[in-house]
Amino acid sequence: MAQTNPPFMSGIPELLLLRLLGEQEMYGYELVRAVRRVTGEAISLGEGVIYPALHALERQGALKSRRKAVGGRTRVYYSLTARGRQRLARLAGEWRRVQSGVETALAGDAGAAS
Amino acid sequence: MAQTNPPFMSGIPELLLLRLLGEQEMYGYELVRAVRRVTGEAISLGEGVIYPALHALERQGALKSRRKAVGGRTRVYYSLTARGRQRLARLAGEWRRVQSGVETALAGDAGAAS
DNA sequence: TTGCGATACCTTTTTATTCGAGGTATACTC
DNA sequence: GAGTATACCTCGAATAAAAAGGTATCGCAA
Repeated sequence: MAQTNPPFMSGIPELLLLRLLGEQEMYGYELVRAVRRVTGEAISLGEGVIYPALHALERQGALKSRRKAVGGRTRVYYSLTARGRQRLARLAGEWRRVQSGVETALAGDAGAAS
Repeated sequence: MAQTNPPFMSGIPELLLLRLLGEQEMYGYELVRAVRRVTGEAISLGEGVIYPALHALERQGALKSRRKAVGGRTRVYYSLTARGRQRLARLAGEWRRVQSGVETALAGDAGAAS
């Protein structure tokens, strides 16, 4: 793994893609910019992350795609399936669990008794 | 990667270990339970994660260890070095950046203009 | 006195997945 | 006609989390 964002990124691309595509259909190149925008520039994912992730999610039935020609270029638009919606809900819940666990650990007194 | 907690765990073990050892020295087996406790049972790390992580951090100079015999058994106590303290500060900052980026993405209107 | 659960350490193998770098091609602007 | 932006894609490397399994000691109970 090379790093730009570094650690803490596992599962994040998938979560963000599902989140964005849950609102509206988008194409890969657009998602690269959208991720930056909706995370307040905190997270940036390259095409080498986005495209493979999109393909994997489609293979798993969480996304469906359709090609659309726009001004001579072809774009591949992705949108969530019902399965994808379930996956988003599950992942978001898991994120919240991990997030709150870490938050508790960072904030709290590490020596405090249970 | 097998999963118990599943995704979102990259970098978390290292962050939690540094956090805990920044408060007081502890030994591996103790850390397994301490992680569960300080995360409010949200996160559980097995020995197969803790020990290799401890060894790696020591190798990198973020931790130092000392053996201590306690009732016939030998425990290896770890504590933070100055280097480890820096690493904790940097990792905690990165965690906060990623965390807030995801938070913004999950909470906000994904379609909102910048 | 043996057997078992808890304590305490450790390593090896598997497997997912992020990331950078590179590759193709079209469109638009200068 | 050169360069930049758009748009798709793949490959290879590196990381590191997790499970499972291995050793040994201790204390307790049957």
